[in-house]
Amino acid sequence: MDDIFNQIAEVVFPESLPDPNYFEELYPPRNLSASAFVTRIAPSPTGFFHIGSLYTALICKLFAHQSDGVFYLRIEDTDKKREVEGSTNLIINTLLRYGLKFDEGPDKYGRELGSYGPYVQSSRATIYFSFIKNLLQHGKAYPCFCSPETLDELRVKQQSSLSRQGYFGQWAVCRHKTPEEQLQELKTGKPFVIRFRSEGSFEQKIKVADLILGTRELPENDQDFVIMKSDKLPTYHFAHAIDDHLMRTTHVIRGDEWFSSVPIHLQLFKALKFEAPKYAHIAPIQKKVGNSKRKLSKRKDPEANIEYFDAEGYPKQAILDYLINLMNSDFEKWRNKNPNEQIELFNISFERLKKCNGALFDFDKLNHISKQIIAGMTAGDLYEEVLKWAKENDRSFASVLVNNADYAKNILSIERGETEKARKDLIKYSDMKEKFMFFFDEYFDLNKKKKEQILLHNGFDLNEVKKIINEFIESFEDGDSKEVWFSKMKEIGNNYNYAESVRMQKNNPHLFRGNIGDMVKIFRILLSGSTQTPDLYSMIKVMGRQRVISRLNLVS
RNA sequence: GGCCCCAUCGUCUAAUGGUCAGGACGCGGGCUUUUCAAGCCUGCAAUCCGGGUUCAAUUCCCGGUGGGGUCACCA
Repeated sequence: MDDIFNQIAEVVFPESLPDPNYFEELYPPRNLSASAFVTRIAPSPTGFFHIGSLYTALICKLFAHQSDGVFYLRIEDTDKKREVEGSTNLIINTLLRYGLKFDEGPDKYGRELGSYGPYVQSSRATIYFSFIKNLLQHGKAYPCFCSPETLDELRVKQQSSLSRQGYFGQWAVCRHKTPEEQLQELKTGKPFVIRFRSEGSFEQKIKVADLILGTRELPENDQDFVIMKSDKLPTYHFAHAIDDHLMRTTHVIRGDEWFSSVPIHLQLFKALKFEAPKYAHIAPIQKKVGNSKRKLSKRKDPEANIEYFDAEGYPKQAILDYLINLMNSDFEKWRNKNPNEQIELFNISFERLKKCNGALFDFDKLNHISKQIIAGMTAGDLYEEVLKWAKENDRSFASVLVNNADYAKNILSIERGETEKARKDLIKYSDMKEKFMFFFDEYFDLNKKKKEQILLHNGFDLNEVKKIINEFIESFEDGDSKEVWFSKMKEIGNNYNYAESVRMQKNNPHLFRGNIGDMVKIFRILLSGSTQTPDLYSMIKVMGRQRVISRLNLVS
């Protein structure tokens, strides 16, 4: 190797560094079958978990586990300006909460699982240095002393001359300095970055094979892109090449905003003498804004943040099901047949992913899925989930739920049983309070006046209402079956000219003032404050004699 | 602007060189029901535009349009 390059490398990295081969041996190829996928999710700790990251993570995990491979987590914390304290734990917690357990990666306690770590990029400096030093020694990279201001000026100049932008060819000032000049400048202690010396030509096309996009032609990279920033941290491009090679990733599955960087990455893999992984670029989930679409934005769209769905009380499974359905629309058929099956058993494929071209996030669809999932839960499980949600988002509701645990479970059991006709009025856990709060005396605050107002508003005569209620209380027995109870109601209805059934009323409209449904409204109103409630018989059962009578009695 | 990607109901999508272009969500109507939520039945609704190739194009090719991505010491 050239002595002058060696000197440059020594000035940049005076410390003694292991040879790149050391790492090759430290991280040997994985002992997996040839068809196994090694995938990773590699988020940046910016204090925010994007729904798109969850989508990508799910795809990665599914592919890995469907092939008996490995799915791991890597934290890409090379941008210290954007880093937010506590983000790594947020990422880990979110993945685990959504059942995306990773086989390798950092854990909450600062330890790591797996033997291809460290899995946090800021802890991998020695590794990056070793490879960069090697590149420097071979003249494949060089120090660049251009300041950000200089680069801005360059950009302006290129723009006004309608030239292609970037640090390449004749524009790459530092590239053309002699090694001796570079060494001299380095010794002055001036800030610098390390750039890759690109031998590519923009006129040359290269074929890029992508598992989702297919084989495409892209111009070769001719930019002398930065591989090490002035803070000595690697850029994404460089870290990607080193990490995914050394961690033996087989499939890099990531957002399609990376697609146009593939020539850079391929170039890097080649220069480093690494075998390139397979790539799969997926279209992001989008949102319609006016006439155009855009990626879900951290800034503008609350639903871009996974925490939004947790705060709203969406079941995790609903989010997962929704996302998988986006990957492969056959999922909904499969889910219908296998309502309780683990999603891992559903197969996804690149073939199907090819058809996804940036779906618009659809709340209606999510809500529908969510509703089905809640309808499929037992009252006990639902209670636990609602309670868990309330503890984190509505403390006072949580204490009401705790203080009335059995009552709350009974409420949730209404029209929910072995029959498939479960109530479907809850979309998310937070709906329970809104829909069923009237059951709880803590929230039910209809005074006599309000009740009377509602009754009058619905066209009832208050004196008659009192009589009907008295008749009901007299005849009502705790042990009444639904049939017995209902026939008693019909009997009372008869006394006041309410038809026993809609049909009866329709057949002789002039004989009746209304049907049993109209009369029953009285009870709905007094017990709940609303004319729209779950099944009345069940409500009465759940509320219990005491509460029913006291709510009815308020009027007399 | 350069380079790249994409294009089926409002949304997610299925399918094929010949189909009544299918399903799901949403929306409308009906039935059922003690209200509501459901459930069942049913309706409306799409192959971006223009050229080719072909007996036949939504499907293949070209052009246009539209949308998206990317061009940092961010990932």
